[in-house]
Amino acid sequence: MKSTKQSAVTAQDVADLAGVSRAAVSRTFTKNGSVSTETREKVEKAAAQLGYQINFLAQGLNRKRSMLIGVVVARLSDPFRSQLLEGLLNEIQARGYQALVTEVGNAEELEATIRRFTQFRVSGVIVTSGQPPIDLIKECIHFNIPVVGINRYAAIPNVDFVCSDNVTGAQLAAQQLIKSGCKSIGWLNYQYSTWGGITRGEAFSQVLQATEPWCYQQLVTICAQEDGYEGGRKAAHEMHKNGLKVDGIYCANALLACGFLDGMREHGMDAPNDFHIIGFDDTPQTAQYSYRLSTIRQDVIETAKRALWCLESRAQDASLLQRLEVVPVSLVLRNTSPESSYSVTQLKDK
Amino acid sequence: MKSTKQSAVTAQDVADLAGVSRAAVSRTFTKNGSVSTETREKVEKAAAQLGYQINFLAQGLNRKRSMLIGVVVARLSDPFRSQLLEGLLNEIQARGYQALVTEVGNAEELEATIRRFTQFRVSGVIVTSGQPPIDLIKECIHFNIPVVGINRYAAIPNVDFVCSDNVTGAQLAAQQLIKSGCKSIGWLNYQYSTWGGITRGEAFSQVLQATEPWCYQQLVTICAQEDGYEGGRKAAHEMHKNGLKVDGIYCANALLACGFLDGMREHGMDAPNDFHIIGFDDTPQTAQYSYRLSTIRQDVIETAKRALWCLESRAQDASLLQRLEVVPVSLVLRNTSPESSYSVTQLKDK
DNA sequence: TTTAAAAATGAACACGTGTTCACTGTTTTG
DNA sequence: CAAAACAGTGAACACGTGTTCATTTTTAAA
Repeated sequence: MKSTKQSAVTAQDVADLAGVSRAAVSRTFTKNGSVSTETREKVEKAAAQLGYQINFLAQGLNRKRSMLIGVVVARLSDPFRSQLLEGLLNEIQARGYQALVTEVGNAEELEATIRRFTQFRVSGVIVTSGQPPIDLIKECIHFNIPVVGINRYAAIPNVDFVCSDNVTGAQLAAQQLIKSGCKSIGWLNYQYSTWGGITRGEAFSQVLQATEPWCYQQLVTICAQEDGYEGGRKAAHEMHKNGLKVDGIYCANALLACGFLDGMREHGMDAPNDFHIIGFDDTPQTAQYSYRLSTIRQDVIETAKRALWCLESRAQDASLLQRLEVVPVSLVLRNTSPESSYSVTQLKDK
Repeated sequence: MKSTKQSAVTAQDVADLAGVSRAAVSRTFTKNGSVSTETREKVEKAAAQLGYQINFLAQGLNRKRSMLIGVVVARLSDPFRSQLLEGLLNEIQARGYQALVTEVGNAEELEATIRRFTQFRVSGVIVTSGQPPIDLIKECIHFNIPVVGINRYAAIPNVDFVCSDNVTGAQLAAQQLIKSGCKSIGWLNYQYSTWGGITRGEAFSQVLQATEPWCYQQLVTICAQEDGYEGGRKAAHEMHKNGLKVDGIYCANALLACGFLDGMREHGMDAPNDFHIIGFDDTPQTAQYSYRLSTIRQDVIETAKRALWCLESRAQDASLLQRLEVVPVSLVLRNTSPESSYSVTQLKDK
């Protein structure tokens, strides 16, 4: 393990020590060429002795593709977002890639970001926030870089999308609220919401219209001024000020739901006694005792798996038709919209 | 904007179009060489016309250093961790670097991770989780890669550390609990805690011993079986089962505090009426209405700034002595340990 | 045993950039 | 005005790898 050499140990050093050509070293570490077991062993021994490791920059320069995958994120303070990132990191690393993570605020930032991704010759791009700008995408497919968007959709050829099953989610939520006897139902979203939030609202509205027309007639759509916990809380305050009442409410995401619930509590009303509430995402926070929020659960692990599957399959064949992967969701019943009214009573007695 | 060329546009293409040598192009895009304004303009015009962008892999290969900074994270489901990552990403991007993020579970994973970082010739490594293995660090300083650890410390030469002021935090917390009239004080941490958690506990203990010996005498140290919300909750259950009582408690992090508070609530006890509680971190969740937890606030932005300052200064001069940056903390008073008992009463009357 | 096929090997090239070095033309200095 | 200092330029090299292409060695078939 002598490391007297000033610079890094290169494949040539390994070749010299093993008494073979540098090409043999290269072939040993790539599944490409064919090497005799004898030389392979010699090379591996020499490499271990010198502590040789491939220079990924040189490798990427040669192959015109690095072992990097670019990930665009935003608002990591939202627990669901960081949960999703965690899932993506795991999948990326499990396949031997490295994640190039960029947080992005507005559209032009996203453009500069994707441009940097191409400069690193990434093997794929995952966009979890913002709409991939079409001209940038063209640049990506020019470099043969697969792109996948999560929880959004746009009719961009050669770009795959994977998103949760918002329609089934809406069905489950509507069904549950109706079954619980809710009469005046509300839908809570925020201004300038994401594609996912808007889609969930549309699906919820359509489901109600199709199955419970009288509920659909008086469906209350609440639009918070901002996203997140504070948005939900202020929406509740606003609603209370206007004297508006609902007894069942479905929310575009978990933070909005928690905020709305707390906002109502500030006015002395709580679920499930005064109203029922169902959120989206199912972050760890929604399961905590102070909330015990019923939610539509998104499967971040499955989402991450499918995203990487899209990237890998498209890396094989870039001419594939656009795919839209719909990830199943499930309804998690907790305190804010319990299984049945019986269990509520039991809980209150206890 | 003709892009009929199959491969990427290279500096040679720009040089050909501008009628200059490729060296001139290179000099135009690096602050290194000297170029006449005339040729610079010609080059920039040609570059814009062709949509030229530097190949970072080739650049990194040549400079033996890429525009990447490796970041080691763990347990992003902890809001404080993702908050810290968010701060780091912002600082990294603001300086023109890109973040190579890796989530890591155990020690040998961390080793493989740092090894991959060196393979990409990163400009720096930020470790927010786990103890940097010494032999790997040697490899880093051999490549002249600066390393900085966050919220931990070890006597490793050439490695800087930046962590929050746990001593002042302990003083503020102790002072506040004493001032509020707490008699039997507790300290909550979890088994196999981080360096930060342990240090906070030691500091709290020492502060009590120095300033309030009678409180130190009966200081109750609670050790949860696991980290996070569930750890804190179960610790509260356990404490209740054992008939143990405290009226003031200081917690190693925010999730433990929230969990403990909820665990106590499950037994009908709540802050600030039955006990006072002060957490650590000050994540968004602790500010929410259902918790309104008083906490010692960590300044993630300042932490991130100093971490990158350490990296950049050590990149300039690798022989600098080891530095330990202590980031100021502050006490945020909320409901679970209010300003004064008067305000509590007011709040209860209201 | 002879011949054809297959496997293994090393030399050479390509990837795209930064930087040194020698050289030319221009400006400043004494 | 001569000499010296200086900004600008292009040719050439280095960075470390993957891969092609002849060439040699080994194996399989006849």
